[in-house]
Amino acid sequence: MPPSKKQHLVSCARRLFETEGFHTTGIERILEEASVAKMTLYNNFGSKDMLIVAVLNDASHDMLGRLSASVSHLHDPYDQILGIFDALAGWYNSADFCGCMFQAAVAEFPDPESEPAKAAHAHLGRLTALFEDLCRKAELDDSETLSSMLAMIASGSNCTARQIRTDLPARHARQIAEILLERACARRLSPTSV
Amino acid sequence: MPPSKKQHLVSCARRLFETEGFHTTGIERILEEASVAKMTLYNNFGSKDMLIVAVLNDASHDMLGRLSASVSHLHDPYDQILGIFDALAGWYNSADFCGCMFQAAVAEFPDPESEPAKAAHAHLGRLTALFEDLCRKAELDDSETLSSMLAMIASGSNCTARQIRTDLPARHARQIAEILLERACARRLSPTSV
DNA sequence: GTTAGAATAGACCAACTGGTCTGTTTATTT
DNA sequence: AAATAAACAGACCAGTTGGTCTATTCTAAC
Repeated sequence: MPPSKKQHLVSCARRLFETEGFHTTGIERILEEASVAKMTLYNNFGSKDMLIVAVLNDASHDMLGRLSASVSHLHDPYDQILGIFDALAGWYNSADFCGCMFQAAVAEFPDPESEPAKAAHAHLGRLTALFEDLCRKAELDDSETLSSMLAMIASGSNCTARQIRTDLPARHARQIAEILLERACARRLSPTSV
Repeated sequence: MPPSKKQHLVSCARRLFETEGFHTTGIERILEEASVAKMTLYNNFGSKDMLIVAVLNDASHDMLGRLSASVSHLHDPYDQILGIFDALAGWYNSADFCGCMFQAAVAEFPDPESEPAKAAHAHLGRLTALFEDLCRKAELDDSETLSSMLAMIASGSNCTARQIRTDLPARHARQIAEILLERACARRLSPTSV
């Protein structure tokens, strides 16, 4: 309780939403888990949907932080890009992995105008921006296209990992990323080829 | 009604599930859309979950059929693989595209033991098998790894397309596939290189 | 010690959920 | 024309949903 009821509520809700989905997790269930009164939820967030938004933002901040932290010790941005995929592999191997929340959110909130859908969309944007930043630092050309591709591969990896529950997708994704980077590098060194 | 009430129910339910999600679409809503009595549903499918399974199987059959049909006129299996991604692009451009159902299903049914989750999983298997078949026909080596990669890229493409609503992900996916195939080809022709 | 703000429990709400049961009507078959 | 089976409308069920309201208690700040 010291770190504010609000944050506690968010992290409890997050765990439940992750493992059981947004629609199937009732509010009552969250309150019970967090040992918090219903009015605390509604005073702080206003509605279940806005709680979900808070959870998504929290998870996004968390995930992007974790990802960049996990590659911060590498000096070469080229390696950092590949390191992201290693971090994904580590994530899939963790016992409590149960798929990417943001993909679940877009699936459960088909209306793109809904707040949760927007929050999930924003996360995708930030992930792509992270890749783009690294691509630029690596001085790879067409970093915009490249970063979209990398983000797409990461999504595919997440999506596949949810189904097969191995780190194999991340390893495959890394291999593909490696090939793409290799080519982007070659193109930069000798722009006449290809 | 001629093509059996059962099938009509499935296709109505499918449209609703696609656009509004599984949990949020109530049974009553489906019945209304299909102009069918509730008992018809329960006599034919037994439960909402089994209706969902039927819908997923129907959609899977449909999609795989459509994909292979769209590339059947191409003689080179190499081109057929790439053609799959063109078909995806076409799909994203269609007005009623609203994301891949199977991804939505795994997201909405987190329990992998649930019937809908299993049905969605089966679809992924069939899609991978389709790629593997084409890889083998193209006489590319390590067709198993390659086909998993292609399936993963396709998933990432679907996933991204749901969010950005353009055919760009499919075009990017195609480019990546092209690179992967190129390399698999080169490796086959001169196994010493790389 | 008083006061203000947050958090509490729990009653309450209308709407809706998936699902069952009944009794009747509509087709199809013989 | 009779019999069989499928589809029908609609009442009904208990359980759950997200959300509101009230009245009480806790916990700081001053």
